[in-house]
Amino acid sequence: MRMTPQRAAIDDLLDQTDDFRTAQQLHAMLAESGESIGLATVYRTLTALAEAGRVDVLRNDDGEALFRRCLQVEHHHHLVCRDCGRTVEIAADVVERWAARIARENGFVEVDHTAEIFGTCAQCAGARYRSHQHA
Amino acid sequence: MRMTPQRAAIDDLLDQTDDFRTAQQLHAMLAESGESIGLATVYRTLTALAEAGRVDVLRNDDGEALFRRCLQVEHHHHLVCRDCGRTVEIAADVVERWAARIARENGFVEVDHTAEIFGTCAQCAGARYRSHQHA
DNA sequence: TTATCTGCAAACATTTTGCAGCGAG
DNA sequence: CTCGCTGCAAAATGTTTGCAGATAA
Repeated sequence: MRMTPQRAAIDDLLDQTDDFRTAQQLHAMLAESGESIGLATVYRTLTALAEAGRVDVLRNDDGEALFRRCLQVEHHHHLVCRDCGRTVEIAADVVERWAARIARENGFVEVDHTAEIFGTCAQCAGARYRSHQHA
Repeated sequence: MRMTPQRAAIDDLLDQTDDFRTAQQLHAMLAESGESIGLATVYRTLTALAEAGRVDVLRNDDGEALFRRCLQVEHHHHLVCRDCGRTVEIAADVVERWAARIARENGFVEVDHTAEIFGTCAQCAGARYRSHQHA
């Protein structure tokens, strides 16, 4: 993959962004910081990075793709805040073993699995509680 | 929800179908069996059934929604064959406890989680193996 | 009767692609 | 110099919606 200003900008942005973001959000963030990069380029770059295993991809309930710099190289799962997007990476041997066992018991091979937890983080829950008190 | 011929046809089809299918696949299946039902109606009905908890919904890697009659009322997960769609419902206390613990440890509330296993079932794997032998 | 459902077509949102020109190596 | 990358706009896909007419209750 050739290094271009666009690719560098996307890379930098991903470095600065801790949470899962859609391609469109990342594109808008680039625009705000003065980098005028085509949406198609953002998609192409993210797709390439995902294939190279350099970013994590997951889907929200609406079926939109969410991207984020992959911190851990090994397989892992996520705990994501629905409100602010804050994300915690989780290593879960329990889940790995469970998936492997279930697959084996049912005669499935070439197995893969997804396991993500969505919730409201303490900070967002607190903010909501406080705003109710004021109302 | 009013009972209509369309709704009945979709209900019947779901009863006969064990595997996860996209709305478009279900619509095509209805067309093949002579039921000419609008695609929009299929979507509207599936969405309503999903909201009522009468069907399970999950997303494939492309972000498409997959629907299937919900056999177990309680929360559960799925083991899905990538090739033929064959699906096994799985009760997984291990995963429930894992999700609850991780959320608690990180101060998250109102948590929800997804956990699905995708693989190739024994039958499809066997078919592929046999076809390789012939080639 | 009447509120709900249906079908159609148009609208939408996200993502992909064709193509001409630009630029990193 | 060359091949890959970019931007734009158009297309493809999956899904939703507006509306006028049909219909279950």
